[in-house]
Amino acid sequence: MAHKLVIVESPAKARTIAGYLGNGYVVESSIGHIRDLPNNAADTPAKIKDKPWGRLAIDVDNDFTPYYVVPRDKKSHITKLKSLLKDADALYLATDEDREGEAIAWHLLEELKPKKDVPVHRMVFHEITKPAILAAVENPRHINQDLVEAQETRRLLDRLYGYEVSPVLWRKVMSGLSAGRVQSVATRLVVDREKERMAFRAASYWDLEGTFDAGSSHDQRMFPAKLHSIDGARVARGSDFGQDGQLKTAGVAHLDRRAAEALVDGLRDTSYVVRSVESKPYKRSPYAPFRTTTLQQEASRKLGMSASVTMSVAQRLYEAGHITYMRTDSTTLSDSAIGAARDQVRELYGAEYLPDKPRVYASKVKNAQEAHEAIRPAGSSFRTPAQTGLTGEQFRLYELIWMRTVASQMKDAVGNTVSVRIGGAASTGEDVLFSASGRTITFHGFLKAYVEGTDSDATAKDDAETRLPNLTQGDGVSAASLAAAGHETKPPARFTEATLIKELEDREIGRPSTYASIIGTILNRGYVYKKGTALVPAWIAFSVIRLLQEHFERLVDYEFTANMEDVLDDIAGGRKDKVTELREFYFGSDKLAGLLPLVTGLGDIDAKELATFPIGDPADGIALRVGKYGPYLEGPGDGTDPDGTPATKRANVPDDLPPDELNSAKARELLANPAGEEIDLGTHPDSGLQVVAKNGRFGPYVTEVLPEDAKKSAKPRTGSLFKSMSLDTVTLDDAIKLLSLPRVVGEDAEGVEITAQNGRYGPYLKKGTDSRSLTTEDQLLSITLDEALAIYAQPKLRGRAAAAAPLKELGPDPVSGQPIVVRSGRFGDYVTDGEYNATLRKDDTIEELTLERAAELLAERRAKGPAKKAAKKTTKKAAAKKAPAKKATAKKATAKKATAKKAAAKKTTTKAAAKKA
DNA sequence: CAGTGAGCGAGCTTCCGCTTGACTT
Repeated sequence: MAHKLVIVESPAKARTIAGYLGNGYVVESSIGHIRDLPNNAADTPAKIKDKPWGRLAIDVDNDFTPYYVVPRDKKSHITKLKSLLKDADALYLATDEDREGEAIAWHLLEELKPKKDVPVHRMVFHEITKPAILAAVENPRHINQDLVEAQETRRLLDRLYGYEVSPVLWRKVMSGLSAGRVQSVATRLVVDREKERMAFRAASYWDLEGTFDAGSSHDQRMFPAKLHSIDGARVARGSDFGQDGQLKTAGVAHLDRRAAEALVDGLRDTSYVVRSVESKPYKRSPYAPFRTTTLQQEASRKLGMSASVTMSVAQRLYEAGHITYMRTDSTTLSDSAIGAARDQVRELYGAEYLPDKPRVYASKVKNAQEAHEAIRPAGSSFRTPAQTGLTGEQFRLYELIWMRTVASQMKDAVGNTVSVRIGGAASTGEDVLFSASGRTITFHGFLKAYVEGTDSDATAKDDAETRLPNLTQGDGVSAASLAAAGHETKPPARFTEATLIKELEDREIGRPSTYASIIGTILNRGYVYKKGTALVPAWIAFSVIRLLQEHFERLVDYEFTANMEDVLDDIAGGRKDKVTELREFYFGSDKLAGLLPLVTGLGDIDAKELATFPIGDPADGIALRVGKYGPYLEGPGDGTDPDGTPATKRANVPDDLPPDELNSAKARELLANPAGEEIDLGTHPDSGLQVVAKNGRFGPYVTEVLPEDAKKSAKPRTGSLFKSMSLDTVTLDDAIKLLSLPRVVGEDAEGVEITAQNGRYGPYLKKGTDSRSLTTEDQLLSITLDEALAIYAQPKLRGRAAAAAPLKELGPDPVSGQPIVVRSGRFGDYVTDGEYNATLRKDDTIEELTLERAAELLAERRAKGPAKKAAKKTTKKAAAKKAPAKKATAKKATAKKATAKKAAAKKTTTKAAAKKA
């Protein structure tokens, strides 16, 4: 029998809805997007690969036509949907009602291609309840093509931004880096905050804190109060100072320690009178039910969960049917959810905690798309945490969601805040005023169920109470104790995962499904790292953000996404056109500089300048440089180098030193004691010099330590460790051997000296300008003259081809007829027929490589022409220009790995050291 | 950031937003 096929986005949702719709309906899911622009070269079909726009998969010269593919892992799923559609007499596209959901519906239609006689309906709903689903199926609409266009504009703009700007970073900063509409602004927020911290100057200020006694007629006698004003001038507090440490408020009294202590002395015998008592009603309304960001924030504050842990725990709760969908920007509850929450309020807290009317929460999020409900316990009656049988993290997160949802339907908390002013006269003549404040809560309302956490210790929780004695104007009080208290203003706090996510949401950047992964991206790229819960920017992020701000200012503007959203809204409303907008963004217009001209006109970026950040007074000449091997300091050294230029000193910067702690003094300290971990191996028996082992640019090596006075005129002997050695185990004997290199092996018949030495490409023999590689490093120490002469007697071998045997032989190439073999090369394994070589792709393995596949690779390669000669002729200039850059990036890539390893090693050692301590 | 001599096959990195498993440790 024929059925109606309903396609939603999530499998868990499909299961629930299937239950509501019953027989006659088959409910399946798309599992998110089913088509996308190809992710990388491996996923890019051959037919567009060679197009100039192949890397983008967007034909920018032809109305920005996108080239979509079904990702490999979705192909079998599409086949399944197609076969379900074959037996269906109607298709309901029930993806989320937002921009992305509309696009998924359209892609499904494009890919499934239902037959003409199968009606296609677009079905939408905002809550997964039986009445809502039944109503939705009865009231379908059509796909909104303008909304689809808006999504496509968003998708293409993000691709153009990311895939055009990232390569600029590869060339100018470091290979493998990335830029994007969301991640670059997220990084900028962290970098800008650190800059604020670096520019921050603390201010110190003093006041008086005392405990006052209301007298024995009160049941509560003691209460704390702070100095408020002197002779009518308010005493300065933290908020009166600017980031530069200067007082920014006029007319306030700024006390220093001496003045504060003098005032304490002057008040020794003072008696006080209550000058005023001001009482105001206190009222606090419950917080809205959770959406993704608020859940992530509270799970972080109360449960210490990272954003990604929160999401994966929530995912499991959702799949098991405990909560509603966790990726939402809506705070709306369905009617049945409101009913369930109110039932629980009545049961657990009593009717007096229940407001007469249900509370309704309007969305606070500006670009909210409201495709789902708020995050709440699932069902039309809530289970208490104990009733769920959950344990561990799932229990705690469910409990949080449950409490928040129930509390959202409770009454306001009410009470009083009281502000008391107490006056007195000092023996030194000043009239002083102290202030005390209290808060009493007479009805806790929702606070009984749920109190929101705070991000800083400075903010009091909503349910915090401070009681004061029941004072009235004219009452006399005395000071039980009084002391001067010093304070310092603090720099703005670093972002945490949760506060950065909140900041991004406030600026309309990112979506519920991506907040957690944004953090992951900027961590993975090495732009930021975590120190406790704080996000600290790495120096490379400063370089990247500087480049983007100087050359792509508009793209890292905090308003960029919000402006884009406005344009997308206009496209969705049919008021603006996709191609016109993309053209302006990419090619530019009279008003706007386009992305393409910005990217192509970048020859003048000075990479060195970009990576240099002066530390302290620029006159000191100390700067932090972001090098290929990580950040380092450069400063003036002593005197001049042998070649007459002023000497410079360099020093590594510890990986875990936050930028705002690298001030002038710290920089000098590091430069004075360059932090290289040196291992003392002892004294060289011949030279009498100390021999140390350290890690250098080219890996571990040993060197002699020259006395200070010899440093300018001589360079110490050095030698790289053999691969068989390590810094941990290297001995003085090893070092002596290494330092003896290069070794003179002997002379040939003509009297030309042959030496054995270690070099960039490994161990080798050198005779004049004629060099020959050696196979092992040990030969450097052991090779005899006869053996060396035998090597020189052989003709020089070029390349590796002669040395290594093929890894696999596959038979003759169908085109050239030459045998195809697999070889291992500098860039990895490759197949060759003797004339053409083609590197194996990511997914190819030697074991599984067939002759057909090898022939295919060679055919692809051959299609590009005889690269060697032709390329050299036609693009000689370009090649010459490119070559050093390529070399540099290759070096960078390996260096990156090396530093990463180094950093990891360092971290473990510091950890171990800390443990020991 | 220690200091070195050749000649050889390139190809890939990257975006943001929707969704889950399938992997390994």
